[in-house]
Amino acid sequence: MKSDSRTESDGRTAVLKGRHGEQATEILDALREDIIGGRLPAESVIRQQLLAERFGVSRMPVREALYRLEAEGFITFTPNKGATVAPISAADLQEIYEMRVAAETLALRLALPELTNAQIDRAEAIQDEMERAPVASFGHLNGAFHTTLYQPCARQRLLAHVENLSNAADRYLRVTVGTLDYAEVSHGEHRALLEACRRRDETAAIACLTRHIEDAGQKLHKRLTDGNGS
Amino acid sequence: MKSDSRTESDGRTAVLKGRHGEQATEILDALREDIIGGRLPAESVIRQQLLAERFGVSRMPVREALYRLEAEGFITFTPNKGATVAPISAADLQEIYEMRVAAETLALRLALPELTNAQIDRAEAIQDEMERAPVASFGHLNGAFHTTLYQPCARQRLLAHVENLSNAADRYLRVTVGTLDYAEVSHGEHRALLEACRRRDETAAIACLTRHIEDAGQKLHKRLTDGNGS
DNA sequence: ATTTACTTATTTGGATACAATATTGATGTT
DNA sequence: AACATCAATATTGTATCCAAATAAGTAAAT
Repeated sequence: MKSDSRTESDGRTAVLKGRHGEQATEILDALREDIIGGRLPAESVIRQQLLAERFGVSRMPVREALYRLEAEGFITFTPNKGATVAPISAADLQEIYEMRVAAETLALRLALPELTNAQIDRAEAIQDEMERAPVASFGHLNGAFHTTLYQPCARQRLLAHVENLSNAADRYLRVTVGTLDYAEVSHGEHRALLEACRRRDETAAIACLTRHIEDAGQKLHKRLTDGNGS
Repeated sequence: MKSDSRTESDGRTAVLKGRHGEQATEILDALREDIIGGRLPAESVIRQQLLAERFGVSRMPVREALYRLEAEGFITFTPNKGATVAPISAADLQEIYEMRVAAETLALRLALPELTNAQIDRAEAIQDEMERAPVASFGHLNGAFHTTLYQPCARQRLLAHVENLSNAADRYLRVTVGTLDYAEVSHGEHRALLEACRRRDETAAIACLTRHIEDAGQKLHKRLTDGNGS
């Protein structure tokens, strides 16, 4: 292999050398994952030089990634002081879930008439896997489940918005340690949602989804305010 | 004033020299206005060097502005080819207005319990001005009217999202020439909305707002598909 | 010893320089 | 004349360099 794509030394110091025009995107994804995964904690300051060294590039693509991260709401820039990871709060969590209800019920409502049985089957397959798979992969599979149901609405903006909210929410998922019992309840709600979709029962499906999202939001909210009072 | 802020030569070649850390923001705002105002038409390609010269800066702050514009959905990057102004379409317009209904009814519902009479008065004052002022300033005043009603919800993410959708919609407002008759209808709907807010009648207010937004969306949609079939 | 002014160092923001990719134009071949 | 190949050009993406601003550290004064 000659000057190829990734990974060198210890695995943390990944020298990505994606050819011209991809570095920033990879850095963006990596940083987003770091923030969602909690490896970059809330409020922590971001040093461009450090990131540049970590990725084996100059500060320029790092800055490009940071600008985009800011637009996604994961970091905040303060002029001449640099970027810090966006804080988390119970109020922010609540807001995210309020917006999720609005956005995702809209997506589902628009998707439902276009939804095929094959697509519902695919969502159910994901649900099956989710109930077997380890809790660690819950976040990812959960996202895939919902996305499968929303895709048929064929609304680019809306789907991007839903995904962004999902990413924002995932930060809080990792904060709360015990995802276990939450997943238990979630499974039942997912099954009920699938059932309503099969019947093409818009009212029931949307009621289901609303309750599901609100439930998740309230559980997270309780977990967040119980653990440590901020 | 010494070595100050803006404008040189013919007015188009603004040499903005905001000190350290503000250029990108000003360029961002200027470009957004250019796109919304139609001076940068849909699909047109963006040349970084030209913009840099126009603003009297290097390509670097221009790129920063472009990254943010992309996140706002106004331009699209193609690797190694550059940025183009996002296309407009009837489908996109429809999507924007679907999302507006979802987001703005949520904002209004959350704002209503916190809304003071003073704030309603302020909104009404804006409405008064809107009915007197020239049509050119309709877009701006209309935005201010709605924002005044939504602000009390105190949700940063949601308000930013609403504003972003409003900006996206404004592109289509300028495309359609005759904003006149649309404004006529809008005035009545605004009055009705204010009335419902004064009574703190959530159901009525939300129904009002929904109808108002959907009306506007449908009017624009018709205008867009009538004028020239794309 | 604490506080304030000043100096030094770190870090961001921007300009310039360079490399990689894409586009265009010219040239030659069929 | 149409098409392919290759050189020249333009444009983006990245690196390096410089300036402005903030932060840290040091010395002087009370």
